[in-house]
Amino acid sequence: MPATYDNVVRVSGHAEAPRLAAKAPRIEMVAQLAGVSPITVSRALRQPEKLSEATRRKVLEAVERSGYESNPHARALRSGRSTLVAAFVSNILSQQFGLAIQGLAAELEPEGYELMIGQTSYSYAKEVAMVRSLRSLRPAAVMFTGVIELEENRQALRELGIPVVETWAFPRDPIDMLVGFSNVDAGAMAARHLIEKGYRRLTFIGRSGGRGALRLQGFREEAGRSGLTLARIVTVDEVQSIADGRTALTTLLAEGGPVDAAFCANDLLATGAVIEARARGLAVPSDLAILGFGDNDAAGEIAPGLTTISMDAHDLGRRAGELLRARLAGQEPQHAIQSLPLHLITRGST
Amino acid sequence: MPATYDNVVRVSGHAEAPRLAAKAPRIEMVAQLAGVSPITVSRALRQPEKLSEATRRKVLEAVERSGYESNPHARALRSGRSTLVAAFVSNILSQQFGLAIQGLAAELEPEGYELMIGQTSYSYAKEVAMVRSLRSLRPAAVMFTGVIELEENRQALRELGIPVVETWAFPRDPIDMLVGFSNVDAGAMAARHLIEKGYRRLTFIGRSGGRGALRLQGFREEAGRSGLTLARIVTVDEVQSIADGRTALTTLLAEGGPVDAAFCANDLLATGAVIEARARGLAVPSDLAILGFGDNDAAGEIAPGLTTISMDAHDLGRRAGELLRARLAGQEPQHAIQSLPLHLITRGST
DNA sequence: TTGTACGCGTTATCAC
DNA sequence: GTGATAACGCGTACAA
Repeated sequence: MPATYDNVVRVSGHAEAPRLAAKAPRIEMVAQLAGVSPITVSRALRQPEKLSEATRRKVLEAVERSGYESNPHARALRSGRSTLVAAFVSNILSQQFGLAIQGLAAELEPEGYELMIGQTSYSYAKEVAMVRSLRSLRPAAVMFTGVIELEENRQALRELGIPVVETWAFPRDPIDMLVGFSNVDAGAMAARHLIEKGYRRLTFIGRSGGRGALRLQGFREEAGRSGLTLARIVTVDEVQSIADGRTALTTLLAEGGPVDAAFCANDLLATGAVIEARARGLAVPSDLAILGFGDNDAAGEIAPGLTTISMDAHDLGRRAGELLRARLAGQEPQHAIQSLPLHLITRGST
Repeated sequence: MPATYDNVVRVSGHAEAPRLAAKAPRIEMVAQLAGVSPITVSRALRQPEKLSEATRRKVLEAVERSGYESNPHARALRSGRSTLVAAFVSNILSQQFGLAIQGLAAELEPEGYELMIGQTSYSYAKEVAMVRSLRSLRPAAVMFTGVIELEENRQALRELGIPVVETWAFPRDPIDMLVGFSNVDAGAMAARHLIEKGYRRLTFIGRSGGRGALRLQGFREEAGRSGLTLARIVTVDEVQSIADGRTALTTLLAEGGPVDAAFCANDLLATGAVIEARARGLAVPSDLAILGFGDNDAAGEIAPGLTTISMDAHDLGRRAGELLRARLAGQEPQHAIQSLPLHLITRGST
């Protein structure tokens, strides 16, 4: 059956609608309109404080009237600085990363920066390719939802000479700026909570490398401080969906042996684990307690509600944007290394 | 308590790691290395067929040796073409849009295009601002997860003279290329399913404009063909989370009057509705049937599983990428207007 | 405070 | 098939 056409509503006469000339106006035309030289127009936009009040107003009005926007390529070529900010996420589908990008965009877009987004898919090879492309793209700044592990990439990023913000972890030696949190602390917080609640046979479900490994480390160490050894560890590859959490719990249970509680390195895994546990007739938390990380949208909605460790991802992105903005404005931010607090959100699953 | 440092593992010696010079080499240096003029280097990279075999090999070897990558800003300034592809999504947090972007990236990144992502937040004002910025950014192509409604923006996009793909609807008059599906058909499919199942007092929950209105139209028309009038319509503003679905169902129930089934314009709403219904002690589907759209990750995992209308968003993005690639390679794609099939996925909620 | 002259790195155009 | 020249649109450096 052929598709029915959608009669999409066409709207016209929007207040802010552009009346765009076929060709974008150039600085020269605006200058003529305002009766000044091109460089004065440039200054009105970049260094308005250097112009007299009268000139500035005259020029800005001409800019408004003509709908002028400077050509970012010409600007980048001449000044060596572009308005492109590159953001790299491990997985564009992650809700947490999405929130961080929204926070970043909220800070940077009003300043006239454009956001370029790349997905590294947790792959070194992709990370290498992207860092390489940065050299010729010459973005104004770079943000990663994560930290760079490859030494060569760290070096390459330093040599770019542009502001770099890493996030989502709290390493001793960030490349440049950092808005992170301690994954080791997150793991410890998880262990402490479960132990306080009386659980003793603890397990961990998460990726084997990167932040998963750090959360496991904190989890294991804190358990050790109470004289406990982890009952079991289930490692997973890339986590894309709730289904991966169901699979992971199946693996955990298939391995046999008694288990009280599972700390899942993210809420997608934890949500899947809760759903799978209940589907198998296990009571959560009395048969198996489940603790997540990240406070996803769905975490509070399932039954029982997922106890999880939360971090404000939107705020993380916003702060990263603040740091970049300051640097790009030529200031040195006061707190170039920040760690965000983690919060335990207690719901029914533990 | 101060944050504990994460001892992030540092990796070096990665096979593909870049050995980058501090300053990017320019075309002039490569030309000297190869003993040719700069324009010959340019041709070796852009129109290799115009050079003799020997010259081409000589130049490409020099490119390799120096690690040269052309400056995209200079290239864009001079040629009017960039390697940036702009993609606009209504909401970056949407799983469906994320999948489409992944599909698009999978097609375009291997070809050397960079993806720039903007979020319009369902706002005309933002759409206007973004379209305006495109004029000077001169992207190679543009993709929207949606169709452009503002006549002025449609005109502006046409005048850019670059390939444009619209998606997610099936209008009669796309700006340029289209990989869409019929939202009217989706609504009709929903009504047909619910009516076949025996439900008679049908309601709709969704946004009042755009695709929501189209799905409502199809839903209402198909109900009308069975002599049914919709029992109620609940309109919502921007949908960000499952919680919005819970709120919407609360509104629906508060308005009183008997209701058999609700068609929610997306799965976030539908998932929230199922959860809220059950929280209120309603049996799904016997007290209230709920049908969604989009087949989100969580849709199959809640209890009862959500019956929903699915469309392959990753495939949509991939096809959009294919169309753009063809156009950018100077070919005219055979199927510049495509509609994707919709599938009813029957689970327990209806 | 404003203007003039020039160059950023590349490619279009035309000549050989 | 290859090269010389100029130009893309802007902002730096310096002059007035």
